[in-house]
Amino acid sequence: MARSDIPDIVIGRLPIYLRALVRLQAEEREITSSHELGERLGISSAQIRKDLSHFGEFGKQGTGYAVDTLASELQRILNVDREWQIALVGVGDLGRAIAHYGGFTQRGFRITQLFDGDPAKVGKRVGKLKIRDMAEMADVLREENIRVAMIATPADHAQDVADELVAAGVRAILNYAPIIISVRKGVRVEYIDPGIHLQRMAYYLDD
Amino acid sequence: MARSDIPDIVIGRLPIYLRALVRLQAEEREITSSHELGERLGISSAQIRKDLSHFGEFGKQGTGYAVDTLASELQRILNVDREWQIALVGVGDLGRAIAHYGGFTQRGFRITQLFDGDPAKVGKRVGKLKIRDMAEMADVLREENIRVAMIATPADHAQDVADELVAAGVRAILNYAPIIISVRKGVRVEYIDPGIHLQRMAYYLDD
DNA sequence: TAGATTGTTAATCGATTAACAATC
DNA sequence: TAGATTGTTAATCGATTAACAATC
Repeated sequence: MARSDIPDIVIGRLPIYLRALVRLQAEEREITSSHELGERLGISSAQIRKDLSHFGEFGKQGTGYAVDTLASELQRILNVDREWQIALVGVGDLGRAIAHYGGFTQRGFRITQLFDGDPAKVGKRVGKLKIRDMAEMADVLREENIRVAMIATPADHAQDVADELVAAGVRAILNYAPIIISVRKGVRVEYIDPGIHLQRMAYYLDD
Repeated sequence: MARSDIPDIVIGRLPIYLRALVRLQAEEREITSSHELGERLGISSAQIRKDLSHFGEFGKQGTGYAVDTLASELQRILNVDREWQIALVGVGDLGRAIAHYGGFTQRGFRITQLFDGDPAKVGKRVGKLKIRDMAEMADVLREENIRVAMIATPADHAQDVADELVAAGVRAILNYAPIIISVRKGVRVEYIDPGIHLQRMAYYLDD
């Protein structure tokens, strides 16, 4: 099935499956089944089999799936069987915490560039990385061929930053600023806004 | 329409609408329309009208919606026309950044308790809050009647922490640990895992 | 072999959208 | 009034699930 024919919602579940498989690897499990995965994830086994069937046949009747094999296949499908460089824009409290987070590398990503517009921060280090000036950003992104970025600036700068990133060749943006940004077709944006999640849950609280 | 009849997916969009309305307020706009909101959010105007119709009639034909009124109504519907106390468990880099983040109060929440299992951290301050020992957690949560918590511990502690939280009366958990946790019916869990978002986008990258 | 589980089809279920009368 | 936009219905669209033959 052609890449473009596969629904976004299916793609969206693949990393969830992959995360569960990596967990199973950590538990030294060699075989699993759509039933077990579904149980752990709160998803029906039929859905898992259907989702995977978009990409090929990875299981064995009567047995299930080899954990290592399926994990590798999903990494390949998701393009995370390599390491993508990430530029992080906005190095406040949140940006610093993201920069310190070590969990990205095992998932196919590494933050290699930090940018901030505040002259007071430029030149400072966070871990092994030096914070660079926004003015250098476009050139650096192009030189390093960076395709992925994170925005952790205040909301009112996010759109401008996004425009610069896209102009410099970035194709995927993870936006921590609490605002929808618009980008041209072909550029993906995903959002992280804890306030949205809290408000969703508050609806169901009553006292 | 009864609360329980309204699809989760509709509830999930209300905070997005609210965020856009608050933004419009900041721009000092008094009136908006389902078309304008849809335009900004990348959602059809019909969907916005349909979603709102689950809760009442908030607009005026030929005119649209009063921004302030609709924002207030959504805050009321979502139960965020008050301030929920939040307990944050796990005060590493990420936990500290979350604790410093000032954006929760304007959205109906305030972090009022910090817990960590590491004796070296207990007693230290983050802003105005003192980190307390996990051993005190259950008592404190019950005394303060806390219903909302965030987990920012490593993945392998998240399930145990969640169990303790739920036993102490917590009904909504925002989990930053990259693992699905299971809780009894009636308790809501939402997840924040940047790795999942990055991997979703990587699928569409090609070089 | 008997039991288990896949991959896939067809049916069901639910969400989105188009269209329009009502009306400001 | 004329133009615009809501709230709602019915149609469309798409996603999920149940069921089962194939087969390990």
